[in-house]
Amino acid sequence: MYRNTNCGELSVASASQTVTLAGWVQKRRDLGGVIFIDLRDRSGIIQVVFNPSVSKEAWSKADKVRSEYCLSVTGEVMKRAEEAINPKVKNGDIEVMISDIQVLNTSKTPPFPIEDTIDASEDVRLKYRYLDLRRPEMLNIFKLRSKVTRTLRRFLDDREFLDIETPILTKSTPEGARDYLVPSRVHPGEFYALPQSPQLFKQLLMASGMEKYYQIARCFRDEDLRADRQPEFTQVDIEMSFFEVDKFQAMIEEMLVNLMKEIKGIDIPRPFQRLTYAQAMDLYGSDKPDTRFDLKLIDLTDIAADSTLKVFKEVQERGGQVKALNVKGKASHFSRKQVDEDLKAVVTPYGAKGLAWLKVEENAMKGPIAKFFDEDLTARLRERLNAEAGDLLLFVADKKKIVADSLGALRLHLGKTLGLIDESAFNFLWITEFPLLAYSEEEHRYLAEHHPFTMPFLEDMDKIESDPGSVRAQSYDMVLNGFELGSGSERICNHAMQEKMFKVLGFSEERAEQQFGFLMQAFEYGTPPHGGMALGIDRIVMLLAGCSSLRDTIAFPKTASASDVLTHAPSEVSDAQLNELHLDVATLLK
RNA sequence: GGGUCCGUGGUGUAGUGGUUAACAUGCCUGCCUGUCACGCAGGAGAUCGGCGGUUCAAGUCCGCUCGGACCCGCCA
Repeated sequence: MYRNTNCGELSVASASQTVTLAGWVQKRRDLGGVIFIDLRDRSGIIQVVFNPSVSKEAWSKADKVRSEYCLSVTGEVMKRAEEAINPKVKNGDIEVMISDIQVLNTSKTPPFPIEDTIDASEDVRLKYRYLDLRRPEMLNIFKLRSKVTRTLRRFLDDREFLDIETPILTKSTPEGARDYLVPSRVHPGEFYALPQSPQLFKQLLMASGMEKYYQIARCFRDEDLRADRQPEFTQVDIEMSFFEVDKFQAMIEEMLVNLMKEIKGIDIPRPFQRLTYAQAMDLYGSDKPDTRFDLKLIDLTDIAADSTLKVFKEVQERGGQVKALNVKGKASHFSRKQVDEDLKAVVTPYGAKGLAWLKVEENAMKGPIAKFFDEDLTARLRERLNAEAGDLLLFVADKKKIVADSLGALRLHLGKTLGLIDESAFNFLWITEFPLLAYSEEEHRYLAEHHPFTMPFLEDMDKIESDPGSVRAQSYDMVLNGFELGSGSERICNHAMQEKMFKVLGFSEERAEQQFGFLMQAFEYGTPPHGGMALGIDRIVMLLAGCSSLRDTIAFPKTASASDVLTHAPSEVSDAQLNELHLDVATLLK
C-alpha cells in the first residue's frame, strides 16, 4: 500500500491515528538528531518527523532524502507540543511521527523550487512543465478548469443537450483562419484540415434532427499567437434547433450565471448589459470593450472642424473623425513629455499620426493645440467633454477605424495604468448586430465578418447588393472584461439564402458547390431553423483564475512561435514518412 | 511579414571596453534532537545563447543568427 490518507486531510482530529501517506518532499530540515520533512501531495502539505529513537532505520533513510523525492511513509499523527506549533500553517498543530519510509523514486535537484512564488522564467517553467504543474498555484488552475467544464456539462446535460463528437480530420475551407493541414497517405496530394471550429458539423447535426448539441471541442487555427491566443484551444460549442435568439441568449446568460456561482460564488445580475456593435465602436473604440471603467470616446468632429487647426478640418472633409478621451483630474499626472512620448507610443501602432492634447484649467485650456480654438469653441469643447479644471483631454483625428483602434487602445492603457479598473468585477456584455460583411482591401471583396452561414437581418437585405457593408448580421459576441469569450449567430438554413450569401462573398456557383455543397444539400431536406454559439474555455478559465496568459490555463501550451519547448514540436520527420505521404520539402530547405 | 524588450553559475539578478566575472538563492560536505525562510562552518559550480566583426583588449560596441516575452498585421 502506498497510502491510505491524503496529506491535506489531516487535522487534530486525526491525532493518534496511524496513517500511510505518499507524496513529494517539499522541504527537508535536518537538525542532526531529528529530521523534518514537509511532505506534499495534491491535497496539501504535512510535516513528518524522523526521530532515531522512534525508528533508527527510517531516520537513516530520511537522511538520504532530498527535495522532490517521491515517498511513502507510515507513522502516527501526533498533536504537537504547545511550543512546537506553527501558527502560519493550516495543520501546523500536528505532525506525523514516522516509523517506516519507502523511497518510491529519487529526484534530481529541480531547476526551480516547487512553490507558488517563483522567479523562474516562463521558458524554464515550460521546459520543465511537469515540475511547474506540481506548484499548488498551477494545480489550482487545473482544478478550476476541470470544475468549469464539469459545471458547463452538467448545465447543458440538464437541458437535454447531447454531447456529440465531430471529426478532427476534416475538410479545408477557404474562409476564415489559416488551416492546419494533415497530408493524406491514401490520397496522394490531398489534405485533411484540423477544424477551426465544428461549425459545419454542428449545423449538419441540426439537419440530422439532434435538436440540441454541445461539445467541449478542440479548435485549431494556424495564425500568429498572442497572450490570449493559442494555435489549439478549447470551446464549449453549442447549437440548437427551433432557435429563438432571445430565448437562447437567456439560456447562455443562465449558464454563465450558474458558472460564476459555482466557481466564484458570485451572483451576476441578469439580464447582461447589451451594446450593438455600432454603439461599442462609438463609445469604446472596440467590439470587445472592457466596461469595468468608464472613460468613453467622445465625438468632436463637428467642433474640431470649426477650429483653425488644418488637420482637424481636413479629417472631417475626408469623412474621418475627431474623437477625444477626457482623463478626469489627470492633467498634472502626465508631463508634456509623457503625453508626447509614452501615450503617443500607445496610439501609433494603430496608424494614428499624432496624439493632440489639452490640459483644462479654470478659465482656459493649455496645450499645443489650444491656440486653434477660440473662446466660443473652447466653451463648446468644455461642454461636450464635460471638462473641468485638472482634466487631461486626448485627441485623435483620422479615419474612423484608426480613431477607434487607437483611442480604444489608449483607453485600455489608461484604464490599466491609472488603476481605473475594478479588478474584482466580472462585466458580462453582449455585443449584437455585427456587420454581416467586411470589405477586404487585400482580396478586393467582401468577407463574412462572423462566418458565411450567419443569417442577415432580413430588413437589411434590400441593401445587400447596393451597400453590402451596411447589412447587419443576426450574430452576437459574449464579452467579459474586455475579452471576447465567444460568438454565435442564427444560421442560414435556407438553400436560396445560402446561395445568395456565397454569391455576395464572390464565390462562383461551382466553388460554393465544391466547398459547401454538402451543407447546401442538407438545407434541401427540411433543416430546421437553428443557431448557437461557442465560448472559449481557456479564456473563461484565464479570467476566472486571474491569469494574465492563456498558457497558464493549458497544461502543455505552445510558445509565441507555436512551438512546444518541452517536446520540441514541431520537428522534422524522416524521409520515409515524407515519402509515404507523397511530400517533398527539399525546396524549403535552402 | 513588421516593431519593442530580454538572453551572464541550477534559478533569479548585478556588472564605465581593462587583473581572478559579483550578489542572492539553490546544491555538496561537516556539525547540530524541535525546525518550519532552521542555524553555523567550509566547498563546488559560468567556455556571459551561437557565429562573425571592430579593438592592444569585448560579458560590455557593431552585424548576423537562434531562443523567449509583448504588440501591430493576421485571427470567419
